[in-house]
Amino acid sequence: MIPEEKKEYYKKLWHSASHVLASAVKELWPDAKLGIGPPIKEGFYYDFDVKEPFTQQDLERIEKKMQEIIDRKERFIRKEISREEAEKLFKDEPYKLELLREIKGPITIYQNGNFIDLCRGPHVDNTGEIKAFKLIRTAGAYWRGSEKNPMLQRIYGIAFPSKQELDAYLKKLEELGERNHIKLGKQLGIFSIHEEAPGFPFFLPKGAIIWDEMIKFLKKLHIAEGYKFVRTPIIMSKELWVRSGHWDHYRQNMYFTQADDRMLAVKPMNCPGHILIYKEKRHSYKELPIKIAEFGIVHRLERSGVLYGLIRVRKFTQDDAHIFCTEEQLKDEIIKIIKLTDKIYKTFGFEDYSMELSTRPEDSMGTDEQWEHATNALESALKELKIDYKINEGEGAFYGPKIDFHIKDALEREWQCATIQVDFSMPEKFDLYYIGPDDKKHRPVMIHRAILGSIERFMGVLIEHYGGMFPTWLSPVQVRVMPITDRNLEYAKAVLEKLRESDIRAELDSRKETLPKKIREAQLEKIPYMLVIGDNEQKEGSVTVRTRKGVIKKSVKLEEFLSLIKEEIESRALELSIK
RNA sequence: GCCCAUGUAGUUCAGCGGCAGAACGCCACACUGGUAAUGUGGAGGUCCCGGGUUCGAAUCCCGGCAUGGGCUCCA
Repeated sequence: MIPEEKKEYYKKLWHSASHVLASAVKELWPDAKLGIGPPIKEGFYYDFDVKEPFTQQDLERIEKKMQEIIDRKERFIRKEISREEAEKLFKDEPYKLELLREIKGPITIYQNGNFIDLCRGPHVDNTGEIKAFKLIRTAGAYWRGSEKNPMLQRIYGIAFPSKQELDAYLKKLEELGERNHIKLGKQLGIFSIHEEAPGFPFFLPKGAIIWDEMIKFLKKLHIAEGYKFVRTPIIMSKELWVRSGHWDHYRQNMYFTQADDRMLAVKPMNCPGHILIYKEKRHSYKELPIKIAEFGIVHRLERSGVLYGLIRVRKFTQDDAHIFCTEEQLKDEIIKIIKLTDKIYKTFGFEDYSMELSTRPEDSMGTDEQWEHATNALESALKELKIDYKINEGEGAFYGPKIDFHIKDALEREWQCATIQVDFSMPEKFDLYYIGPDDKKHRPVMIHRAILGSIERFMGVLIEHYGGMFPTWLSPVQVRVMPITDRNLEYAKAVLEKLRESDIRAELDSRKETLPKKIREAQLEKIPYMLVIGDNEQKEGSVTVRTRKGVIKKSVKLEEFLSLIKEEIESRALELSIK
């Protein structure tokens, strides 16, 4: 959205705008204590400790005051000062003093008008450079992100060097709202969320069709790669989770239940179940790698405040698999997973994704040596494929390091989906082994991997990515047949029958409504193809095709249309074949 | 979990102390129609739940639940 080469300037502009915001708030609420006010990916914010949260009216007042400061064209003046001076200067700003204590190098401040902030900079020359800005929203935010700290009031805003850019940005925001998966999901009858089941979305008939198509596609590719599909129970004994380490590290996110005086846990992950299957028999090195896959339903007790549509839920279905292999096979297996992921993402239309490598967190199990080994395997796979990646120190799972894939949707927002996690500790905890060529027991390595991550989340991302216009292979209704009058009904039914014989999801709109109305409704439902059937078509045994993009092709032979759409569905094409 | 906002017909929303409203959808009737809304009529409500203030509460106050925007965590 913001061009790469301009980013530096925008960062400066936004940072400056956040100072203007703070100046305005300080003028209006002299008692407000300042938190921090950085530029972010899009825009800026500033945190304030105030007695009352800001209201919408407050925002308008602040905007007016900011405009005054901008009109004054106040210069941003940088100064380097001593620690003593700084402590004196910020003696009434407890949060600034806290920051000050952590600064090692030289202390710099920026001043515009009477407002002074502890700041590394850089800034634009003067406040007048902010030609257009808007305060977007307020939110509560903990000081330094920790709920142990007091909650401050955050104001988010955006600024641009021209009014046009601001308008374009606001328009984009509006568009984004139109593509919101919750809104579209409801409009299109894909899923629903009920008060009675917070965090547990319902999939409606149309959503279920999309779901099944996704699964069918994934299954086919996985089977070709040697994965074996299983189904494991959702509830298993507590002891299993104690042994796996989830009890120690993940208990606060798990659901528990009880039966026969025994404590049971609802699985938050599928690995222990798959491990039990692995352990059912002895394995030879010749069998490895063993790939156990499952569309596994997991429940995680997420905190109520974080739930969001399909993106963040309490029950979700992972396209999960566990690969049991030797250390030597590790790198190749990781490479295969990366390639499979790439293929799947491209089919769904995600060309652009980034990868991140996460290393050992504080709350973790296993030895330093195991962690190093596992991390190296992931890193060398990435290097061999010449993939750029970012390192997230300390962000790994408690049982091992991981690679995460972040896909970008049509609106350039990033979502974490695939994950590949190497695990040396679980095989040890469960005493897994295989018999090597030396006729001795050896410890296998385990890879946890998911490609869509959560089917629910991925479907949410897909809805937004496509803006509700699913490619034909995923569309719940692929064709709607629309007779113009009752005279054409019989022929329309014959067309419908033909389509259905070819397993095309077709519907007949035989209502006594006008054609424009039928078309309008099919458009709103984003049905890829509409077949208009009138006297002309009936006479020549053809159909008139209208696509949801508004392209009209008259008198197409039914057979021709059939072969086009069949090929389109078969190849899982992203674009409609009639353009 | 915490801060803020929101919760009214199937849907989108207006009303904000004094008779429960609109549009779309739904049902009925008429219209047999050519590429984004044919016309007329009708039915449809626990105003999220519980308590309080008031002669009177959808509206004001308190508590709860849910959803959304954030904080934190993560798929």
